[in-house]
Amino acid sequence: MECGDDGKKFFRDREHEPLSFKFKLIHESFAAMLNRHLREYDMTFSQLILISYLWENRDKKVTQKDISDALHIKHPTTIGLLKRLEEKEMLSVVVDPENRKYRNIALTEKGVTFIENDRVRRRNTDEYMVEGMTQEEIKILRSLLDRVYDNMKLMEKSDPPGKD
Amino acid sequence: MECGDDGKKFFRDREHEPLSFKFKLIHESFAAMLNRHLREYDMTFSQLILISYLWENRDKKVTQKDISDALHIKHPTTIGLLKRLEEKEMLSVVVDPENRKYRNIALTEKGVTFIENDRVRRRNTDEYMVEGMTQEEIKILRSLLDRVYDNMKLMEKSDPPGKD
DNA sequence: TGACATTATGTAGCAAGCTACTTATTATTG
DNA sequence: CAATAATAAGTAGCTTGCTACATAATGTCA
Repeated sequence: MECGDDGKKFFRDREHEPLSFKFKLIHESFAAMLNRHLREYDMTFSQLILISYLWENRDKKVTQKDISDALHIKHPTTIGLLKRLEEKEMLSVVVDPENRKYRNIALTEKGVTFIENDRVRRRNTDEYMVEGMTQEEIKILRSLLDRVYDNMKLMEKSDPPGKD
Repeated sequence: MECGDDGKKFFRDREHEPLSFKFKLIHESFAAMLNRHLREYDMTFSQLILISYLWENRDKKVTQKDISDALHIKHPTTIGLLKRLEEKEMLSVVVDPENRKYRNIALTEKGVTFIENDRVRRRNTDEYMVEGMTQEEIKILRSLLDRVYDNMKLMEKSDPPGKD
């Protein structure tokens, strides 16, 4: 089973599987799993992240740019997410009267209710990733992931590799 | 800096950042970096993975379904990738004369040349993720990632969480 | 203060992922 | 062997990411 026992394998074994491919598989299967779960609420992984951010900052003014920065997505992506969430009445987008170049984004009642009901489930879902690991192992995983991400951020500022 | 010093943070700190969000950031920033690099060759991360698979199996017949299974993508996604790669003449898609319900996918000369030139660079690119880590740490990271992925695969077969 | 720069938001169009449905071909079986 | 089941591939249309370009509003400074 698994990539075919007919000899058509991608890599000889897991040792040779590129890390970038592993990360792709993990991210995409997690997102698929969560999206399958959220489907009955007509929501998605990315939409949940966005309204979670709004909930965390419900006592502050939040603009589109704040969202793009916090979620590490570009502004047209943000606009698309907001459009669909606004249609579903999970949030409201209003021009800031004090400075009309800003839009103030806030959760509606419906949005608050949804996120508050979902918070526990969300945490549990995340915990499925590290099922069977000790607290120590989880700590190590987190710290290694942070180091990988720091390396990625360094790359953004420097030249792409293989330029020699 | 970073998510704004104005108090509009997503999470208090990295300890509280959900693992699923960390994985999303890592995967997407890696893909963005590699895509930026591949742009001058008019290629993408996903396209590179596909032709790498073809190269690994260049001595065997490969169908669309083989690709979908190995890359863990659904067949409409495969069709889209193949269409764009065929337009660029990196590969050929031909009906299998022995069984016309199959398509045999093979690299063209151009595709082989590209992947062979890119293999070293690709490995280097992957290594940027673990820059500054010892061999031992990399081994631990790989093993933890495999365990996370195994947990994801288990989830596919069981019910979504939070159903109690 | 008027021209220009900066910043925030908006639009168009593409890639890559998905589901749901369709079509084509082969395999099975009564 | 004809009907049906199973499998492979194709199409339509959606979300979420992106870049490139456009517009709107505010800031700045000569």
